[in-house]
Amino acid sequence: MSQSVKPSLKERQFALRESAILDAVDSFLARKGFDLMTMDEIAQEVGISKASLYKHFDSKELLAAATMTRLVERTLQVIAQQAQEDKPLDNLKALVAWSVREHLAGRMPTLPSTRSSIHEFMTRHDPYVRKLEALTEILGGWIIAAQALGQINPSLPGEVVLYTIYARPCDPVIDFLKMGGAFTDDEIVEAIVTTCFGGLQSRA
Amino acid sequence: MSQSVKPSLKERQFALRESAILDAVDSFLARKGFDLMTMDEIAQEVGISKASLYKHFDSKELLAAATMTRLVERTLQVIAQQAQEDKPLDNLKALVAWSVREHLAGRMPTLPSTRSSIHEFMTRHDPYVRKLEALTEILGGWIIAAQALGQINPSLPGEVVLYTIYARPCDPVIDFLKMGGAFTDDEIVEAIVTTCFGGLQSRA
DNA sequence: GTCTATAAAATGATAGAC
DNA sequence: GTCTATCATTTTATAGAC
Repeated sequence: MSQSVKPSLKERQFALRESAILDAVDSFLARKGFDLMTMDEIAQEVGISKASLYKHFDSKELLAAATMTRLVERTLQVIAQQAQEDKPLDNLKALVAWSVREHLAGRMPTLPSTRSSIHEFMTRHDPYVRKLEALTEILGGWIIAAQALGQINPSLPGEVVLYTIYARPCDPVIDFLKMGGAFTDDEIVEAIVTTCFGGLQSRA
Repeated sequence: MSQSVKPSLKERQFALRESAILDAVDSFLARKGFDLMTMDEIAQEVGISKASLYKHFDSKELLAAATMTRLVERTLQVIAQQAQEDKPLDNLKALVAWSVREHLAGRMPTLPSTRSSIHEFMTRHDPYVRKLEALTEILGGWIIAAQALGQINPSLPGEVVLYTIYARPCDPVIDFLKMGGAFTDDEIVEAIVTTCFGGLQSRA
């Protein structure tokens, strides 16, 4: 840490380019997913050659892993900003709302579904796994607290609540509602949050 | 119709092989999705050559379309069997439960997400679109009836309810819960139905 | 580190014999 | 209609010059 007091111009250029690459991958992963995204189109989008891209990331898998790791970091930052003491349910709702908005803005790279060829790779990628564990610990605490307060259904297993929240940003319902064109982004966010936490049935 | 009174042995063999192909595609689409599924592995699984496979289906897209069309037909048959008069909410819940069980059994080919390269093709494939419209009409009727009875939240737009139900069989939560190994199939079905219709929050 | 050019592998689709 | 052999294309990844 202490040795990088003043990054050189070259280092800053390198970091800037790397950030631009990850931004592009965010967008491609959101639009096409890992398997349909190609290294050619990433290089083209960033405006560099494919060989240069491979100087930054040794493989397509590592590139996706870096992007997903940065997403978890971003999520941890957002959580640190907007979390409120003793309001676990509100915190969980705010997180879902934020992630749906990120999805609608095209910045939400697909969380690895179990079917994707990248999934197994991610489970072995230590930086990602560790950060995801940190996030899971925070959410787990909120879930337990919300259940203790009677806000979240206490009869639901914690994993069910956790996975249901993790799955929201890649919910195909978001895209279907967006495609139809009949709803604003705010209405879509509200629809997802309402159905996620309140369900389809009328509240008694 | 009336001319195929007695199908020949050859015709029955052909139909049987076609059914075996579609069964294999069901499984591959469920496990890997359209883009990762290859014509080679389908032919190998069925035990025929790839050229023979192309005699049955002219392209990978048409093969997937036939599989998805058969799924909608199967769904319509299940609905005809298990639907109860004047119980729209129960009918919707039973449909979700059935589709989750099909997913767990490996027989639920992925519904085309908007990101998949097959999605646009499906929207232009008439047999599929027509059958899906028939299914949508039935579900739409149940949703309206359930809202009129105060069972489904009347403030939710019909599309939101419909898409939320359509998205359930490809919910990644199913796979995550299955992978963890801590839940039986019945418990997973119950978890999805409960969170879908009841939401995460406690009922007042 | 960046580029052009190319290797190496996977895969959708077809030719042509039987 | 089924097979073997092959084509054509795409795409990940790298070699080698500068």
